Amino acid sequence: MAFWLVKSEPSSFSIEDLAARPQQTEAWDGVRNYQARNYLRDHMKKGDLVLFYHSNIPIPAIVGLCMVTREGYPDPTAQDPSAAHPDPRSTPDNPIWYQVDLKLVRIFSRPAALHTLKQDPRLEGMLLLQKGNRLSVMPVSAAHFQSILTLVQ
DNA sequence: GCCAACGTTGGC
DNA sequence: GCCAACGTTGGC
Repeated sequence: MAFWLVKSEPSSFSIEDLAARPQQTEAWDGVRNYQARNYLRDHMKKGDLVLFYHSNIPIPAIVGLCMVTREGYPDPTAQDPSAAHPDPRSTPDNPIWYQVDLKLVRIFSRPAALHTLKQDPRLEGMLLLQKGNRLSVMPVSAAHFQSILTLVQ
């Protein structure tokens, strides 16, 4: 099993929004970065655990946990002109962008704030903490994942 | 709102 | 293939 982290701006989609979805499940669409796409398409497997991160707010934080319930499949919003990030190059025969389905596992009662993560020596080298990292989907090592779990409970 | 960091685009 | 210009991300 592998571990991941996804970022979302709560103003567009928060973990509370995920909790309110049918089956508490959401298609993780709209990703338009090739490296993140490759993770979604090729590497995220059913049952993998995914940390949910709120970005672009006063206290950015890891706020919950979800699980991959469907592996990579073409992102239909790429072909939707009214969607946030349409890409006319992507076609049903030759899709460029992919999504997975994420199901909520739980919302952390004690979220792990970014400034807390930065102070934890166990999390040294974590991708999320690297300067200038803008990936919205990224792998998390098992050790880092376990350390983060100790912070949120 | 600012701005550093980064990815993408497109002229050459 | 280089690289300047541009748009976006996201912490602060």
